[in-house]
Order: sequence, then structure tokens, then C-alpha cells
Amino acid sequence: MEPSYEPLLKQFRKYIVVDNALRDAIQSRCDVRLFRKGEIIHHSDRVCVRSYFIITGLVRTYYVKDGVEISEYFSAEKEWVNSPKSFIQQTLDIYDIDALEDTEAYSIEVHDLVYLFDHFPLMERYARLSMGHVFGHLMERITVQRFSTAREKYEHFLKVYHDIYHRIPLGMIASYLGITQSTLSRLRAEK
Amino acid sequence: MEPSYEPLLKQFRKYIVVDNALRDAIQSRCDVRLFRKGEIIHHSDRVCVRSYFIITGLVRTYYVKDGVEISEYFSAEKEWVNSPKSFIQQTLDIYDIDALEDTEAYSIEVHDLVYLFDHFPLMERYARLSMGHVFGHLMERITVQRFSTAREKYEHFLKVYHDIYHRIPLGMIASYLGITQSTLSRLRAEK
DNA sequence: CGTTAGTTTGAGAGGACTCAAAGTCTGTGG
DNA sequence: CCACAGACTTTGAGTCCTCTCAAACTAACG
Repeated sequence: MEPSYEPLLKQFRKYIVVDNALRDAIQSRCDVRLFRKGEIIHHSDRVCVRSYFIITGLVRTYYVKDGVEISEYFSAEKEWVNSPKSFIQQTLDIYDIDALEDTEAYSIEVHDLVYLFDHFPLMERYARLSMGHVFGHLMERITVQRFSTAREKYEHFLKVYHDIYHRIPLGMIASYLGITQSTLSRLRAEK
Repeated sequence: MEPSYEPLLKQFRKYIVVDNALRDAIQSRCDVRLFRKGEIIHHSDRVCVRSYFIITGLVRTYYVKDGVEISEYFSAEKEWVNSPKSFIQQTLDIYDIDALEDTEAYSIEVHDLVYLFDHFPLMERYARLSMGHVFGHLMERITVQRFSTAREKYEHFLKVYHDIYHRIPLGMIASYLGITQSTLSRLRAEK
């Protein structure tokens, strides 16, 4: 049976008008994939050739430093995931991506995306505008990292990941925030 | 006399092919502006309607928090400057921009840029690709802020701003890094 | 050459770290 | 359905980096 592409089209419609031709082009180039909790979605030893748009589930982008996993960020429903630099520049990068929960996602290959960019200028616009959005988040995160105490960083995390923070293990949150597990645990304990 | 638009066109050509029509469109919509050292280029009480591409000079984007100026980043030759969120979303944002040196820059209005986006799909591509580039820098900065000591942050700054660090006052570097002036001064003193 | 902006230096306080060990949860196999 | 291994979280004690508050010093500009 045909999967519904509504969640994905809705995402595009946040920024651009999707006509029938574009809709068909998108639908014919995406498919749906399932990942089990704990499954690796992308491994850093490969160039990232797929981008995923999450329908349901929770995913984590991380890298390994001195044998320790460092969480870079988390992605849930209605968000794109890939290894950004690897996907955009088609080079290797340090990031791995795994599923923190069973996850269902649309999947599109980079060469299909390029096709869409080449034939539908609006897709360039979509990419530009949605990137602008992410931009704001990154700048805000930089500010928080620069000037906040561990507690404030944690509180900011709770706000940004309001809908999903309770689904993420403490240790991963700690490395995301750049503080130790001990500190985060103590933070939660007091008050 | 006609100013030369070569530095600007060269920037576009890093990512896209600029044909004559596009070149003419760009040239007819840009003009050159001069700012004196200390001059305010953009003030946060206005929506940012211009983007500048620096030919020569040095500029700083900052905001005021509790009466203190916090440097967000610095921009020099061959870089775009604007108040990003304000410019993209045409809303107010917290950032001011001033000139740390006499600065010469091309200037383009947002509505002219929109015209270019509407009539030259390649311009969308340029914007998308060059934003992707900035992306990498932001992610790297987040990592440095999360896991580095004051010294490492400073050393990273020296690398990123290799060509211009010596033109920026210590206090501004400190707030850019999220450390105190005292700490940065001591850092420089020892070794 | 005075005034202001910018930088250096000192002493003391505190937040977050490290290293370590104990305690709790989760899920898989018997 | 229970038991146990491995993963995850909590807690303790001691240390150190960076901050705060303050004052002295230096450089830049009109």
C-alpha cells in the first residue's frame, strides 16, 4: 500500500507552495524506512547519501571522542536528520546517527534531492529558508554555551526539547550540554 | 566612476556560474558604502534591510546585555554582514553592528535581493550553499564552547580569525569567547 | 597633556571537574 | 517469572579553573 506523504508535504508547505508536479516528484523519490531502537542509521565511515524526515521516533546524532560518545543533538517527529557536512559536501565527517526509539522516516537520496533542486527552483528556496531557521537555533545555543551555568544550560535544554527531554537518558543530555553526568545528576537532585 | 564589482562577483562564482544577465542585475542593484571606524552600520532598533559585502575593513556584530557589549562575531574582507535573523525574517533582533576600522562595502537592499531570488534561481542556490558553509563554522564553535578550557577557546579563535585577530581589542575577544577580560589577559601573559 | 578607553594584576570564592564507589534499572535467558 | 549482567544514575571527597571585585597601570585620542 502507498504510504501517506502528507507529513512530509506539510513540512515543505511551511515555506513554499507545492504544486502537483513537485508533489509527484517528491513522492516518487522518497520511500519509508523503519529503524529499531538502538539501530545505527548512519555511520561515520560512510559518506552520508540519504536524508531522513522523521515521521515517528527519536534519533540522536553523536560522535566518539576518546572512546566516549558525545551527543551533538537529538531529532524527533517532523525533523530532518542527516550528517550535515557529509551530506551537503559529500565528504566524510565524524558523526554517527542512531535511533533512541523505534523510528519511522521518509528517506531521500542525495542524487534525488539534487534532481529536485535542478528541476524545481522552489526547492532551493525551501532549503534556504529552512536552513535559516536552524541558524537561529545554533546561534542561540552558542550564546547559552558561552554565558550560562550548568543549571541554565539544562533549563534551556528543557525548553528547546520540551516535548522529548524525558525520553533521553541523562548521560546523553550531559554530553549534549558539555557538562558531566555527575553534575547533571546533582542538578536534578537539588530542587 | 563605476566601482568594480569583481570582488563581489568572485564571491558568487565560488558557488554558481554568473552569466551576463545575472551580473548586470547584481551590479545595478548594489552600491558601495563607506563607514568610518566606530560608525554604527546597523542598529537593533531598526529592522535590517541591507546586507553588506565587505571590500576592505573590519566589522563587529554585538549586542548589549546588562549594559555590557557582547561581541557575537567579527567580519572582514570578502564576507557578508547583516543582522541575520532581522534580515532574513524582517523582524527586530538584538544585534548592533559597528565598524572596528574604516570599512568599504557593497550594499544591497533586501527587496533587491528578493528580486534576484525571484528571477535567478541560481541565486537561491548560492544562498543555500554559502549558508551551508557558515553552518560548519557554527557547529564547530558550539563544540569548542562546550568542551574547551579558556585557553583552548582562545587558541581556536586565533585559528579561525588567523588574519585579523591582532586587529581586535582584547575585551571584545573575551566577550566573543565567553570568558572575562582578566582571564584572557592572564592567558596571554603566561607563555 | 589630560581624559578616557583599554589592559594587567592580585586575592579570595565558588562552580564544575575528576576519580571512585555504591546504588538502581532494564531486559534477556533459564 | 525470577535472576543476573550490563547499562545507567547517584553520591562523596578533594582539586582546580575561572569568576568577581578591585585597584593600578598603559595606551590612544582630541
